[in-house]
Amino acid sequence: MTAESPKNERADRYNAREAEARWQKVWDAAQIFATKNDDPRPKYYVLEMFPYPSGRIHMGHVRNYTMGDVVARFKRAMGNAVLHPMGWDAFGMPAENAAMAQKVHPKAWTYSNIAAMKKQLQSMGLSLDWAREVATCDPSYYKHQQKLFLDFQKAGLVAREYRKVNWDPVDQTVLANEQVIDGRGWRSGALVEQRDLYQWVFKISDYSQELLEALDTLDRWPDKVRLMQKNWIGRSEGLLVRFMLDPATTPNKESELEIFTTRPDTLFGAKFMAIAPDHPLAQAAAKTNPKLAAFIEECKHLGTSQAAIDTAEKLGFDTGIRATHPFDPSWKLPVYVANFILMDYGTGAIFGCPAHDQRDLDFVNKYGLGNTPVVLPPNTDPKTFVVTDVAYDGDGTMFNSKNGVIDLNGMTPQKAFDAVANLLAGTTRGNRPVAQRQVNYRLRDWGISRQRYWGCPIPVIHCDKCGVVPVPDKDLPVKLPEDVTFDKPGNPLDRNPAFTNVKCPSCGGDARRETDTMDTFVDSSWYFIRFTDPWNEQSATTPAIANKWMPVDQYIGGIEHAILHLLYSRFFTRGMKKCGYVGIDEPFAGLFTQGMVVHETYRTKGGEWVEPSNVKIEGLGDARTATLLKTGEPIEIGSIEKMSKSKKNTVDPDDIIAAYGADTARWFMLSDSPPDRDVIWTEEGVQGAWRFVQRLWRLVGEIANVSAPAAKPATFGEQALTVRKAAHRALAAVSDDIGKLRFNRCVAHIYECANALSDAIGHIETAPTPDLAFALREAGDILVRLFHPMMPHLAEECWASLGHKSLVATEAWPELEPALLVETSVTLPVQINGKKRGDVTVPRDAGKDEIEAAVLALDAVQKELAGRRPKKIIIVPQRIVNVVV
RNA sequence: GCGGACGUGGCGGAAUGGUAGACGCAACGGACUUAAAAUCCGUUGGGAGAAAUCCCGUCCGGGUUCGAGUCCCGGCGUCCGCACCA
Repeated sequence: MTAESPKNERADRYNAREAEARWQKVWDAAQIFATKNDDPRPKYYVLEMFPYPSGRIHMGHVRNYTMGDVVARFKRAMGNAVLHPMGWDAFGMPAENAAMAQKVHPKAWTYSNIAAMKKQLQSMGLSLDWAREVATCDPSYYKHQQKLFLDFQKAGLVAREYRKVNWDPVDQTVLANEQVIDGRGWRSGALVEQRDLYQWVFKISDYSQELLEALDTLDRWPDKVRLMQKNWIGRSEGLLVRFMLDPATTPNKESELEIFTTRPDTLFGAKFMAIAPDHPLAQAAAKTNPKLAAFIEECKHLGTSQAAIDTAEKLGFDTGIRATHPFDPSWKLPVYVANFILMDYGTGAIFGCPAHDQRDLDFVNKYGLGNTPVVLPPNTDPKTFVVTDVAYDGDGTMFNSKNGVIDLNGMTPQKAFDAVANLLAGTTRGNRPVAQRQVNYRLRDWGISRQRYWGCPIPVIHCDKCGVVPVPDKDLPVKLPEDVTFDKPGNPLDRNPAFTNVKCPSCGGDARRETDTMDTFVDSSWYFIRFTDPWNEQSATTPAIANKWMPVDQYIGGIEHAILHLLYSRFFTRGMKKCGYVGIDEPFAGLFTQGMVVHETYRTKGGEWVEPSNVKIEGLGDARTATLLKTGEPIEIGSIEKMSKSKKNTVDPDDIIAAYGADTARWFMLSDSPPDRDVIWTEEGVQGAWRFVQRLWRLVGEIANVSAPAAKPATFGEQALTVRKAAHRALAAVSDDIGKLRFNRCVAHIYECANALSDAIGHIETAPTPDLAFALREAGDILVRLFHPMMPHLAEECWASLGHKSLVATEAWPELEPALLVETSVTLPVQINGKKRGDVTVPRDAGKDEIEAAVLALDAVQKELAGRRPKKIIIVPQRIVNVVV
């Protein structure tokens, strides 16, 4: 497991380190990856999710950017004007944490990280247009974001709400619902508390239905991501129903309780009502009922404890209030406060039908309220059907559902839903219908206020006289002050009078500047549009140019952004369209989510994690043992996990590039594992990739030594034809698979091609015949262009050694001779009753009669038939023959 | 709990319903070398056989089909997402 340095220096080997630096300089000098906005060729926009400048790139970046680079280089060779930019998602908490820990200013920290990481990315040989580089923390970027905020505000997409928010006590900031994972902050891991604060929000929920429907148009997105977004938006259709309350039992003047239900068909099975602990009716009832007040207080605590949520016992408290059933004035239902009812979904109140809802059933079983089934499962006897511990939520036929007001018996639940909805919608009480149909979404508005320094300032001013006043355009950007301190928790902007004390733009009086900054997900919700014209100082975009390049044709990044970043970006693009910045709704036409880079973990008997470079592995399979390199102390080999600093199972891209070169790292990243699955990083695998780099170099060297006729020979001999077929077969296969991002198969095809060429050269006794020489040179030219997207430096070196004066990076993709893929004869496997018993070789276009004759002539078939006639012969042309006897 | 994906050699993985295991890694045997590394040649799913060849084999049990790793039904297992959503 020691990273033995390959001997790059030997003269007979390809010196990756030297060659890679050299070609990177050549590319840079020739400016071949700079993209012009007036390029007339068909556009192709390929983008990888831009990195957070943490300081160093990791293997996940290497994998992500290698994939994007393969696509970019391939599309360039295919004749597209390719836009392939890179930038920095540069605002965020780590910069402030570093400021606190290391006494370095977030700006200095961020920019030095950017410089370091840029150098690392450049060492990978990525074909990026660095002239378009943006950093979201730069005023030249966030100036436009502030203008976008104000434009969104004018367009009604921004609101300021007094909101119950998720407060991260460690990071001292508000988190969006999406940023709370299992009750903990997504970054700090701290238990999240509930607090009430004024929050700026983007009204993403205005687009719930549109964001949901448009998912169907994203046919080049993974189904998985579309489904995750669909579930996140969480549409449900139901009925809002107003229940009358028994006046004698209500604590205040409330005469009604409005509930939301998706199952009005089960109203005859109702046994109770339940309201959220923070429902106004519950609050009112608690005023005169100390026990209820205590219960409500208890619910609040339960909500924040992770363990309590997991065990999730359904608890309730009878308020004493009674509600009247809408179908029967004499039917009274008890109203409970229940800990499993959420105030922010529906109306914060439900009716409970225990027979057909598991939660409700658990609840009545605890409080002895009983249940009445009203949906009869198919093929079930109504006399014997009972519900005890398991609620029935399937389809069936309505029963037990009839009185003088309505008769649902015999209907399907769907029909019953409509019957109930129609009846109650047509019944009025106090000039309003008793019920109305309603669609609910799980998706909440996007709270963007963050009490942090290192973010984009929200460009508004608070004036006692004029209220909230937008910063005038001429005063943009609202720049972050640089003289800030991080010696105390909380937002440094709050204690910066030079920043906060301003004059009201409206009345000129003393006013206070907003100190909240924007969630960094705002920064990344439009950077892909900014890349189209990052030079525009006046506006976030130049619409004609944005419309030329957008949408992104291929977006590549991690699955962890399946909901947050991608949903916000879809919303933001719609907002920008509404404000006239772009003409499209969907920012990403094609999406690919790549797998993680994982590695075995190692730890001492004492439980301490050990870095792979310190471990020596011996043996095979289950018998593998590991010891500490220095001391020989035994090490436990742990599970394979995502590379992470905490488990010390990381491999530094810099070390790999220094030892083997970028091409080896790139090739290994693309080999073996399908790109959407995890790839296991192994030292053996990297060495295998490095050996192949050397092998290609030797192979091309041998081909370069072949002197071939300038003109294409009129005919090719068998050997030459074999070589040509191998090259063109690989060409066809790689072209197809690269377009589908199946890089692991591309790698296999390139191996096959190289194997075939090595084989052909190995069989040459003295000098190749002219036709073979020509075929080898042709195949060499094809092979080099085929692996160029994956290993661009090696490809340049090989291309030059083959005598070409051009750069392979600017060469067109090889042209396929389809005739070479067509075989003149085919060998068909012959099965008898589905088992292979031989094969026949027939002309490619042989008719069924001809094939049948050849098959029947086979010894194996003759023997099996023993004179009988076959029952049936199935002939699939150019595929297989099956004889049924 | 709900939703989804997946299950193939020692390992990563190939395989429009049509010869299962392409390609790579690892391993083993050989050549070259004083030796090693590198390189090259060969073997490599299991079993029987001297060989030709045959039998078994894609998590388990059924089914559809001339033919199933692939499609359908029922299990088991792994992974991912969501989770008191009414």
